[in-house]
Amino acid sequence: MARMAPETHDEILVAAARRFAATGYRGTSLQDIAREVGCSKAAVLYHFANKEAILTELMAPAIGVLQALDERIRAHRGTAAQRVAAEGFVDLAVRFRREIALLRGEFPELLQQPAFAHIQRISERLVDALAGHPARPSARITALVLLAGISETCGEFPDVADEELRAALLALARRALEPVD
Amino acid sequence: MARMAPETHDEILVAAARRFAATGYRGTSLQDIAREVGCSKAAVLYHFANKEAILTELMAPAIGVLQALDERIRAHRGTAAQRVAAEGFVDLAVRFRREIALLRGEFPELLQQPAFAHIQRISERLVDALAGHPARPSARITALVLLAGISETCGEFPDVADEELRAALLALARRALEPVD
DNA sequence: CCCCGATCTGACCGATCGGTCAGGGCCTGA
DNA sequence: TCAGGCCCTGACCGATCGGTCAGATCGGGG
Repeated sequence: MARMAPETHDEILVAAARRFAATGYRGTSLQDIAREVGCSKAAVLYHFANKEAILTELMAPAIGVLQALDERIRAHRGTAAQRVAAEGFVDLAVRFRREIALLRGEFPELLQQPAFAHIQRISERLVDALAGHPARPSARITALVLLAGISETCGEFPDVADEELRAALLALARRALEPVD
Repeated sequence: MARMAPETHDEILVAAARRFAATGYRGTSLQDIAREVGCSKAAVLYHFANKEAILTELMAPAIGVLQALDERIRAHRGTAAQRVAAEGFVDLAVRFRREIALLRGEFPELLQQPAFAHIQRISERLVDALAGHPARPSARITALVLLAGISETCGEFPDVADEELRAALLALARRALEPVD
């Protein structure tokens, strides 16, 4: 062990991130990634069990933070939960906007893969918290529009500073969300 | 001509709509559509030149209304344009939520196909109008989040009445959008 | 020196994709 | 009755997909 420079693993990750961001997960083939790295497709599959393993490793940090946010939300109720959810999700979206952009609208399909099954439940709780527990239909609609809109667009502003984007999104969320009673 | 019942064409359309809504455009094969209709894949391609032709025919009514909205927006300026854009887009999203849901996050790729090239420009003008012409970054961000959020989610409430959904979305838009000056 | 394990390659696999094609029923108008 | 056109089928095409496999290369430790 402890060989010199088998950094191919990481090169594959950054190449995959670029391709996924450009053409989506489904729209990127292992051949595309291999071409970008400059190795064979078989080499990619030597470092990763399969295509999905590349995505899960890319998304792991963001998913970890999402799970932590979920636990923090579940420790609160009502208005407090709503505030924690809004601030936490905006922060997550800004910090991981590159990773989120990789999924480019493939959320629905990707979430149905078993590896991401628990993400589905977490995002449902996020919507509940944002909408507030009484959950009038209009509140649920607002929460879902906000969540989907931020997820879909946060990657479209690569040249806006983190702090500016966070401020804009948070202000939008506060304006949009109806207070829980 | 004037034969009895060549309604296969329409059956293909409704079957395709169901499959696209369930698994997306890319995620639906011609074989899937044929299976749902109960005919051969070749029969599907007898009625439609290719897969894309099915999608364009499904989207034609919504695209027509979108173009009409675009012209109405371009006839106004500033606050008036913003109001026309918000009300017009919400109305369009509610009326055609089934059709919009078909695209399920495949907007970016599909819009790049030549058949939909002009839609790209129309949606850019929509964002401009919603953001207001001064176009501070935060206003653009708000407009984009709103547009993407409504597009992505309007199909998720098939059992909410048109009027209720329209009211909720319009109220959200009014709260979220920053007034032009 | 030689062997071993980590790394990587090219050839190959079965499945599926969108799309083509020749032909076969079957209805209709002449 | 029969020619012709509409509707449709099954077989087939080349391309591409994710993934497998036997073996080549090569550096380091016994």
